Amino acid sequence: MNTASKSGGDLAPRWLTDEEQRVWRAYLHATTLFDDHLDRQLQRDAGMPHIYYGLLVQLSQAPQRRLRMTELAIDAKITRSRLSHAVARLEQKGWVRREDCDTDKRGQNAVLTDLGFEVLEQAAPGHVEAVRQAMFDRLTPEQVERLGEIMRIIAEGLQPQDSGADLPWLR
Amino acid sequence: MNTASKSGGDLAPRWLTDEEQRVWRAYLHATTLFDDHLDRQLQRDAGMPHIYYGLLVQLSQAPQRRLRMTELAIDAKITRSRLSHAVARLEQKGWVRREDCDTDKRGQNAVLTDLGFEVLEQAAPGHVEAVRQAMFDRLTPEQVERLGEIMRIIAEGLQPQDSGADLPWLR
DNA sequence: GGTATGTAGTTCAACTTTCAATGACAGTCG
DNA sequence: CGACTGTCATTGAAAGTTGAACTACATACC
Repeated sequence: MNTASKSGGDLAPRWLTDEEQRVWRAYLHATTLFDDHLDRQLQRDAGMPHIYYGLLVQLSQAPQRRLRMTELAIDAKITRSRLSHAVARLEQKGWVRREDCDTDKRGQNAVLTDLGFEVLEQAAPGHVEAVRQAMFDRLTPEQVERLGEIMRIIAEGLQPQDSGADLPWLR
Repeated sequence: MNTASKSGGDLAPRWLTDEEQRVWRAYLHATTLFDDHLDRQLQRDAGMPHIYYGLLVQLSQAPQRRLRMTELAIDAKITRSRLSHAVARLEQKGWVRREDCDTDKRGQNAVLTDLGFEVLEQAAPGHVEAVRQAMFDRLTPEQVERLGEIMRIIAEGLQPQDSGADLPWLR
């Protein structure tokens, strides 16, 4: 009768301490600015949002530069639906092509085109530079290491999440 | 003749090391999952996306629970345009109201309504709990401190950003 | 005052994301 | 085989975001 339920405890909520609040705001502040910054950088230099760039990267590193839609969705941490729309857009830009899957007639492979690869090659240096300038150039090696540890811990806790309908990371 | 220009160096790009790549992926992974998680949590429990919640919080903490549009945009790190749309939505939900500014006839104040405040009061515990579970419950006090330092550094570097047109943080 | 320039906020169109519904195929079990 | 159930991927509509264009007011300067 007194256990806190899944979300929204029944009794006094455990508010954040002042220190925690400061950290939380710094986190929100930094991640928001960073994400916007990268989105604008890529939109300007490569004509696509950050997420689309990430899709091309995943494809470029996959064997045959191709991936099943669901796999790509899982790797990129987005829903299948979102991926469908995104690939449609990338396809119409000529950067990705769809192919039927041999072994499963429901399946589709997203394939990086040569043009897509070129676009990626052109965009990559500027993007890496932006990431470097905003993050790695400003942190000590120790801080980078800590950041990695912390981010892995947070990601871990979020992985096997609740009962959503179309969450691709629910294998 | 050999200095790298603003973005996209002219010579060999400084690629990320393996370690840096791992950290970068962990960062992307964690922030993506976290953001999606909070968005879904708030959409489910309070019927609004994370950013809108943030707006209500800012308003609730302002004197008179009201803020000039531009100030709110700066605090929330979003463009004026996005804020206009957001406030329109919040207004139609009855959580925020617009008022003309006394001293500047161009100006508008966004005012948190009583209903808006109630909604916020109801949503806050669940939201804080979600943040706590995903972040603060999983990190040691030392890690929290490090995270704060790191995020402040990153945010700092992104603040006085380039020549955008409508970026509200260009005071 | 009158002109030029800057600022506050909104609007429009194009684009992206979400959520629920759908179609098509795969795997299981009687 | 035939019915069930699950999975793969897409679709359509509603919601949210973006960037540029726009209106209205403010400020500065002659």
